[in-house]
Amino acid sequence: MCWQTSVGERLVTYTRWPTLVGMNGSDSAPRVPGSGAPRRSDATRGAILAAARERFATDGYERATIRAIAKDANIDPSMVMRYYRNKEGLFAAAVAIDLRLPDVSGADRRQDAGRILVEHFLDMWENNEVLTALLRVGVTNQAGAERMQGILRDQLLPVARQVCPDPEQVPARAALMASQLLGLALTRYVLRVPPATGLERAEIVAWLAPTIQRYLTAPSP
Amino acid sequence: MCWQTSVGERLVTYTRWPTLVGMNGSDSAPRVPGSGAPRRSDATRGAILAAARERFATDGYERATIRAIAKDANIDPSMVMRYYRNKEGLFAAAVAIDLRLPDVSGADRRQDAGRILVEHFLDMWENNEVLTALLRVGVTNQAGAERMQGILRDQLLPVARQVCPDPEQVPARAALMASQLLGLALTRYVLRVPPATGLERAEIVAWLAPTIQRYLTAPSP
DNA sequence: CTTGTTTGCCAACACATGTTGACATCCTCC
DNA sequence: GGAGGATGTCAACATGTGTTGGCAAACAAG
Repeated sequence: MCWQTSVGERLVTYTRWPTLVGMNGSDSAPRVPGSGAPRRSDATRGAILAAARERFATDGYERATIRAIAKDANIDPSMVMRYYRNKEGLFAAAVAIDLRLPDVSGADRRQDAGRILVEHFLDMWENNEVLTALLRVGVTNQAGAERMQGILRDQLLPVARQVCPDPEQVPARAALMASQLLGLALTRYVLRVPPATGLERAEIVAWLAPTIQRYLTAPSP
Repeated sequence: MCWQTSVGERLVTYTRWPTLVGMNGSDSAPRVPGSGAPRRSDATRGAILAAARERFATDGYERATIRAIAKDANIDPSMVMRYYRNKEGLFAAAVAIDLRLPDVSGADRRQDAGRILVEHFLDMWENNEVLTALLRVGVTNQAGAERMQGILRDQLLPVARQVCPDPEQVPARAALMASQLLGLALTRYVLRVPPATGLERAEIVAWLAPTIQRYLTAPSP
């Protein structure tokens, strides 16, 4: 797709946002072969995404201004627009989440699903600021909320399906599990309520694992 | 306290925000005697607070603009400033929360604390948009987060103290309870995740009551 | 080197925000 | 009726926002 702009007398034809075509949510991590040649601006793009993630995580959507993100990345705000079209595009590119949920369908792992999932969630939240960003944004931004719903639907629900006896109850049980896990993340990583931040990792696992296990596998009360 | 402003040649002395002195977080509900005479502007104040609560609840702190709130209340934006000084003051006045947590210290009620508290929380959240407002704001606003921490500390912690055996474990157990209850509110009333909104009230009580009961009274795992 | 494209910076626009001050009007009390 | 404070409206200010277009330098290909 091309744009034409008249500049003075001349008529300049150029691809306006040439790199938007190959835009993917990936970091500066090595891209899969075939997804486009490496670009000279990849470092800048990566810096923008990293800064965006951090700002979205700490400030939420509205207060994470493009100017502040650009400043963190040591570039001009207009670069953000060139590479990600607008703020929404930047957010979409910045928060691409794969929970990498473990498989718990094996008979032996099924009875340990609660513990496995809680431990996995703690690992995820403590090493991935994108999750905090998404939660912060999801609370105040419609697009963020929808993305969050999508993640629960596409990633959490299948896990519940693996261990839940009655297929009809899968959505309800996944929702219960989400409520407890997100509630912990909310109090511990977002609101930073003192007693929640003070909990030891082992404590959390010991308390929450039976809850998740029960939500997933216990007969409905 | 008085302010003086020179207007042209004259020198006008007047109380600038006379009504801020008697400002309290209360609604248009009848004030306690002695806290000041009823003011002619009480209706306006109430309309402002009501509109502010609704906007804060649906939009969060940043996107709930004073202009929008004023429009909802059918008054001029400057009135908001006169009565509540600034946006922070308005927020502080708008979200004054008393969870009215029931007493669960009786021996008979202690073993039912989980169910009682879950039911009470559902009542609260479904009839009080202030809670949604506070949660939304607490996630993106430092002042909101601190207020939320204060509520948990001053209102939720004492309840845990009533039923928890070991005083030393009270903060941890209160934090666990908060994580589950706030997590439910988050998924159901803020993010509005479909499976969470679809849960029946009785279902929620049946699933969550044992969790809360365990967090409060079970021996530590 | 020359030509066209990519990358980056600069200045600006249009708009929305919180906030302020001046002025008119209403009500109350003397 | 008149004085003074309370209430409300209007217009504006300063600032910050997302966003755009133009232009210069770095680069790649012929």
